[in-house]
Amino acid sequence: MGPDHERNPRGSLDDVAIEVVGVVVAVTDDRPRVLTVGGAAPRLPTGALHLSGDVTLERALRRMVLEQTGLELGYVEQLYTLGDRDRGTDLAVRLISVAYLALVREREPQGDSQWRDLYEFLPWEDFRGGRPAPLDRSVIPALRDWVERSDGDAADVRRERAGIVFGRDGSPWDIERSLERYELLYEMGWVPEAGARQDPPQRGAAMALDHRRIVAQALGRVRGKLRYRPVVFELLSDEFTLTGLQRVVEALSGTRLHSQNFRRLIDRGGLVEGTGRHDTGTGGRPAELHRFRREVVRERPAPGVGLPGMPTSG
Amino acid sequence: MGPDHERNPRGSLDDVAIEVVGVVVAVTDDRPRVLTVGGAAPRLPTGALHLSGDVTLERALRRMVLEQTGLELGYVEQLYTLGDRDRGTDLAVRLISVAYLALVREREPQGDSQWRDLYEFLPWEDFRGGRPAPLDRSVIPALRDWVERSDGDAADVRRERAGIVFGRDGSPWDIERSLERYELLYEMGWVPEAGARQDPPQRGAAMALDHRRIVAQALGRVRGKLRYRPVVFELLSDEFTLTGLQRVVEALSGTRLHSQNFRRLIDRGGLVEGTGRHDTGTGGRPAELHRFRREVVRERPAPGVGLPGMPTSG
DNA sequence: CTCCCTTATGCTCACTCTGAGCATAACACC
DNA sequence: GGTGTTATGCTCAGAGTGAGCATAAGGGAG
Repeated sequence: MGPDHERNPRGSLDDVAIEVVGVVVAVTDDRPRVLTVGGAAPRLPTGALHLSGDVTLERALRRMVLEQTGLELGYVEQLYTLGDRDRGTDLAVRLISVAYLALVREREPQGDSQWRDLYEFLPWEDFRGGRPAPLDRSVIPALRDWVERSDGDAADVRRERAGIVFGRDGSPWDIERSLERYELLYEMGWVPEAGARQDPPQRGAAMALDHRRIVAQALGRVRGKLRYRPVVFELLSDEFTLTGLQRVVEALSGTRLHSQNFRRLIDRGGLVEGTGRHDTGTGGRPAELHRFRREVVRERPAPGVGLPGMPTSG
Repeated sequence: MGPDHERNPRGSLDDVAIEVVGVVVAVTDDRPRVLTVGGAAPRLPTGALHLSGDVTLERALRRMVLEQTGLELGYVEQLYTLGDRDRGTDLAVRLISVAYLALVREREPQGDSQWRDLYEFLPWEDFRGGRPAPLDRSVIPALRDWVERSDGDAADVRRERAGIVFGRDGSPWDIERSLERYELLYEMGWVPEAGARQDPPQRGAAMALDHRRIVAQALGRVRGKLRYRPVVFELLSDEFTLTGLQRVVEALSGTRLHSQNFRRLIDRGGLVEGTGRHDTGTGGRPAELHRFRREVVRERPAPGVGLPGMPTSG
């Protein structure tokens, strides 16, 4: 702080850049989507903070996403700030990236940006169709290998960590630990971003820089938030069926839910109210359309859509 | 907010400074403490990021706190990044502050730093002795006044917000909303930092810049974290009595807990194990000493110390 | 027009978790 | 030995949860 702020204490770096990064999430057709820019190694929408023009960091993010993709963001929350020394493309500049999570209803983006299925990048996180194949076929063997690459106490530490994070050795799979999982895979050198020699589809699509790490963190944050704040409704249109709501929660949590219990939770919790109108396009009995009851925010301390625990994996 | 030239003679900002800020929390004698620097308007330990020397932001924080206070930090997590344009003392420089939360066992700090009771700064957050006096005597009347300063729809919006955040009109008091409460008080112009003309003790001790806001956010974060991660143990010595543990949770949550239910929760949750030894300095029956069971992290998905809901206030 | 398939929705049951309170245990001090 | 104090054990009612059976209400096939 102060007029001469610390500069160049050791001689090499003397410049710093601030950027904002957005993980913009939507859910359509029961699939969680993340907004990406560019094709080969997709990146998250990213842009420099305008030191004079952007009054706040959050507004910088909104401006940047609007400029790059044409989307106006609704719900936005700060996620994390990355500032490791050796990030970024220009190593002569210390790059500080302030990452945000945004939830929107899907709309067609402009320019070079597109929606991509979030689980393309983190395929081991999606348990909706049972245990994801990449997990058992690729991740677990790699973990075992990684554990065995060390010995003695080090091996125990690794085994324990792998167990906690990936739900092995009696630990349950914790859907909120998506960041810890990605970071472990990164440290193992298993993901292409960490220099893995191979890049098979089981390892998920790579992203530019550390953007996949940011997506993993965003996923964990959303999953946690679902439990105690009514954030799903940011992703839905004003009227929706309970099954539609359930599908969105399932898409984000990466799990299947018991529909009867889910609906009990939702309406006993006073989260929604029926409109009396129905959606007949269900393929079966028509589903009543509901809307979010905003009043719930002032009635209950932590109104979430409740996720059950996950059965401990084998 | 006026045009740029009113704030900056050069017309545009072209410099930026990155600093790290630490909310270092400990609990002693049943009181939550926060580490502060300086006397009159205390501030949080703060220091510039060394662009070359600090490999990561977190390490920058540890170095800075060590340099300024002599304390080595244990548990550290990133809290929030502040970057509004008009923060800081030098308006010609855009100041970006990356704030961290750290939990430590209390030790005597060095230099100009000292521990201060956290509730000195946020007295309305402490319900352990019943509803805090400043809340009913000072905050609530100010809220009412603020609501009545507007009319029509605006008044309804204000009333609703005040109700949700401060637990009125049927809303329960949510201990985790400490940041929202502080921000509302700030917007109302009620806290000295926002230019309130008076500075009576009911408004809590002021801090430099927006540091009190950061403390409020840290408090909310700790309170939330208690529920689902075993963070309290970072604040306790290796062995402790269950009552001691309870006092720490109470200090942070600002509530009183039912001791029998608390201990049931703790040991049914497998969070601790008895050592067989006892503390005889209780003034009554000796209390068994316990230690944290680290294994719990791999047994349960979200091992916290569980807080009950708070009775809705009048 | 029925039957059948599909999805939505209602309801029950066993079990766990929680809030609250009563009761007992084990020490210090007198 | 009595008394005050804190620690700890236990019970009970009620709310919340996981699982599964049963019914309702459409569309489409025969």
